[in-house]
Amino acid sequence: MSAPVRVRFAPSPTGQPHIGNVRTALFNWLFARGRQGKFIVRIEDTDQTRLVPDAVEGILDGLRWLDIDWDEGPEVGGPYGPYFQSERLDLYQEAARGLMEGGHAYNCYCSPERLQEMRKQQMKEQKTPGYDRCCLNIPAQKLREYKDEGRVPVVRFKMPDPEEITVQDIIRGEVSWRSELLDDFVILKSDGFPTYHLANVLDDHDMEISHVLRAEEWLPSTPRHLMLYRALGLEPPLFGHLPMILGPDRSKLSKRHGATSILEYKEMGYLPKALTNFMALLGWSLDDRTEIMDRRTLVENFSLDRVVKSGAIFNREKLDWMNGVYFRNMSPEELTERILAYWEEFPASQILRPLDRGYLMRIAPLIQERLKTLRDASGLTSFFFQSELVYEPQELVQKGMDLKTTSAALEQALSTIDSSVTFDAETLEERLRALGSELDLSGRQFFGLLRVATTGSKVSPPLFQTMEVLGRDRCSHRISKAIEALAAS
RNA sequence: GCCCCCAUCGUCUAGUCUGGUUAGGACGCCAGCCUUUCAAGCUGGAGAUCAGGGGUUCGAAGCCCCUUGGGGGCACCA
Repeated sequence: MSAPVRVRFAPSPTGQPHIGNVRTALFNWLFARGRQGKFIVRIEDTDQTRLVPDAVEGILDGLRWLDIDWDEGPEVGGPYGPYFQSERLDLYQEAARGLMEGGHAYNCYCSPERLQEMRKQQMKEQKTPGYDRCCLNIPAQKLREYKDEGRVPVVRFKMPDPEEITVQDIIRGEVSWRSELLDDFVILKSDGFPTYHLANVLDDHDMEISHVLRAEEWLPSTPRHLMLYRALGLEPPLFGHLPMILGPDRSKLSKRHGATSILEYKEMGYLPKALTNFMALLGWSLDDRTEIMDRRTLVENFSLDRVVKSGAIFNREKLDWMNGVYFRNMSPEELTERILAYWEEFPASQILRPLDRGYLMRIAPLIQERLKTLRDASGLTSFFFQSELVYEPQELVQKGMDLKTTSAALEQALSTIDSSVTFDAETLEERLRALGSELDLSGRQFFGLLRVATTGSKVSPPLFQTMEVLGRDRCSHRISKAIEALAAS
């Protein structure tokens, strides 16, 4: 009988979350959902100097967009709150006091300048930088001086005597460190706020977190956390260090790798389902072939023993492909709604407003298998919304044709279109094909010409369906204009 | 500099625990088919001496050792 699964995503509101952060959240979420566990969001806002306004909102919006819901945390609350560390300061201060009383921590009055100088010196001597325990035993006299000067101390954790510290990492197996290589790190800052180490350890315990699943960059701080748990007399949770998401140069993902905020992926036109499917595959796999998976499949099959150890480069081209797969698997209705919602949020200048759902409903199927991102939709459909096209005469004239034959073909097509009783793709194809062979033009020539005349471009959705959606009047008008453009050239 | 982690096609990965088919799949790339364009789809192809070197073994991508390479960490940041 094991304890219930309780995992958390603990972002720091110092900016917008990127793919790496969110992938960590996703793995935690998948793990919780697959094991009837709880997924908790905790905001680690202990650095007052780096707080970014609206960062919390951005983080939560990102999670919401991807349908990663949390059982406890901001907005929803929960029995282990508050879920903002800035609202739990007394807990940390009390714990720090307890550690000091138990001889596991001490006050340090060293100035930032001295510490910096010390590190500089250590680096120069090619030694591992670390606190020199200058304040471990401060003489009473000195202590009085510090207090008279009004100096405010930090609290440092006192590393115990040399020993081997070992963690059984769920993903990496056994990892050990020598404690003497770790220094007396700060647990409580002079502003009364805890550092990450203290707050994280205390909260994970208080919130009864069962598994700490975090990025590999935290692996080196795990021995410190283990030491803290022991000094505090607390049972540590299980740890699993997830592989990192790397930039194209294989280094840690950062601002300089370009578009990193998760909400930018929304703006770039990716579908949340496609993006989560893709992220799930960054460091995890179901088997040797399954790639397209819905939420349920992901939740039911996700397991930590299939998470790889090595970092993964984020590959946009494959995401584009996968996004396209999701478009193709959609119903035309859903596709229409998606495009509509996207244009609503990110208006495109080429698209006529107000948006007409019925019209778009007829257009959407024509671009469905051509779409990679929602952002592409406006470029692919703009000619449906423009009232007048601009023609390049040389684009109208097809290979093996000239101005005269082009004009003549357009005249003929115009009368065919105008005289056609019905105006649907099937009829149009039948009649225009007949006309094409009558004019002794290849499909490439004749339909290419009509395509440019009706859509203004050499590339478009299938011609006859496109014409049907455009309607007789518009097609007729556009072809006349094309004839005029030819005449004027 | 010190500590830790990692290492299979360009990229994401399967296979490693429990040595034994031409090392499998996907993206991308190339070619062909389909075709009114672009896509999509279908078929085929190129692409990994499993980082390198030593062992162990009848047999090593897999087990052991060494080396190299890459990454992460060493703050009153998380």
